[in-house]
Amino acid sequence: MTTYYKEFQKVLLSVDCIIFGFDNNKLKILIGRRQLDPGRGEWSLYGGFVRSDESLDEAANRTLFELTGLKKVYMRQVGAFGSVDRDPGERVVSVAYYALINVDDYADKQRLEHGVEWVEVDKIPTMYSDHNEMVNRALKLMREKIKTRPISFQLLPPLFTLTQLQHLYEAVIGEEVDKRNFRKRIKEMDYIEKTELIDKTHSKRGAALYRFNKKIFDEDPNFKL
Amino acid sequence: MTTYYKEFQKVLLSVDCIIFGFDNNKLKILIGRRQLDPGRGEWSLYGGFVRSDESLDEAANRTLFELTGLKKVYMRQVGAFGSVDRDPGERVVSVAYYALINVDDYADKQRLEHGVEWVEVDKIPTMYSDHNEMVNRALKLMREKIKTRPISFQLLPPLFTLTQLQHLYEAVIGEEVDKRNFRKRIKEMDYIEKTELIDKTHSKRGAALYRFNKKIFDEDPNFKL
DNA sequence: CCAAAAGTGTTCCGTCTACACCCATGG
DNA sequence: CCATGGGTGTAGACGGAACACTTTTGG
Repeated sequence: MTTYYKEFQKVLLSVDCIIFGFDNNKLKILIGRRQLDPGRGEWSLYGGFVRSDESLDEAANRTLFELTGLKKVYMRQVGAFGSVDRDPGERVVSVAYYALINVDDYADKQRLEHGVEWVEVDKIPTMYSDHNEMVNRALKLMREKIKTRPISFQLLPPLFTLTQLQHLYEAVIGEEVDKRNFRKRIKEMDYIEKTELIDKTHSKRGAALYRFNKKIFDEDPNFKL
Repeated sequence: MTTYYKEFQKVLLSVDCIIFGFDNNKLKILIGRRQLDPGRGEWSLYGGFVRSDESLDEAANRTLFELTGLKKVYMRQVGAFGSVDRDPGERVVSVAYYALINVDDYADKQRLEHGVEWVEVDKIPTMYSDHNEMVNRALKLMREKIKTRPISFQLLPPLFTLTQLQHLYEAVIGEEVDKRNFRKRIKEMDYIEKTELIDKTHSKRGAALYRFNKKIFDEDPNFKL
């Protein structure tokens, strides 16, 4: 290998994942107890080191896959965190990513094997190093994004009711919204398709199930909640 | 030094600066010809390596200072760029930052010594590696931010006319706006203070000079253009 | 005296918000 | 039969967009 820059010092690079899920009408993230020193036992995001043969995005996707077994998940970079002393061991710069998953896709069995838990975003404990800051930044970005991009659907099953969608939206932005106004806006988005199917698990009357039609969305990608 | 993570490979870390300026009613950035291999001679952002004793933010500020001699400049992280092959030499991950400076603060003499030029954002040539992508991301972030945060003033002299402010805003968002509507909105922001001073350099009649009063803004930080 | 930029209000229209009642069904 | 969640429309308020003329003065 050519070494043009040999006089400069290298650093360890890691990725940390803020994995969002929507469960029980609450927005939650996956956190666990850190398994290695330094900081063993502290609450922590799930992360890993970047390998020399993968990009940052690939490292984040691989890390998420190792934890959840899921691929092709919606992930976005939050940013790089690089205080000199952010890791008590040695210099480690970390790039945070947030991911949106449907909690149904992540079996409890596998979750428990990795010792991670779903925790409501407004009940997050103090975590290792700068992980709380990472979560705050991720939340801020995601809350912005959900208003103008159709990412809600990443947190829901393929078929969902409008009530579910509304509760999700309320959980993310942290305030209640008017049901009629909400549904009026949904009705204008042709890519949120009503199906013939009825969900009867949450009410006696039953609620229509909807799906997000990406093809229709891509023809005219406008979204505004 | 303790070495908890010794089995993992380290990478070189750099920062690259997208330095915005407002000149001649155009939004521009500072770019130059890359001075070292690989890629010597290609158009490039100004950057540098992160030292072991400084955070990413510090590295970005130092890099900007080396180029411009300016401190306490408004800078924000754009994100980390880490394709495996983004640098043809060896693995280098770079964190991009954008900065907003007042072009008057950067003497042409110093600029020429560093061999960098102001180039309009819609006339940017193909640059080294992923630098065009960095600029695009920075532009997108900055265009969003300028609508809701009082950052325009970072690109202007301490005293400015409303016409200047409007032209700046138009240059950033890339479209013209109505003068009366614009000034109506400005009038509602008490922290954009009219001074007694008159600028006569751009018109015979003369235009009132305004200043941004940060103290007043901080009391009620609301901004909307 | 005129060219060139500064400065100033009103009307209209579309969008957002507030708000209350009937429906279907399982238990 | 009633409790529970699903589903629907309208009116009024508000904010954003369109729009044209007068003022000042250096050259």
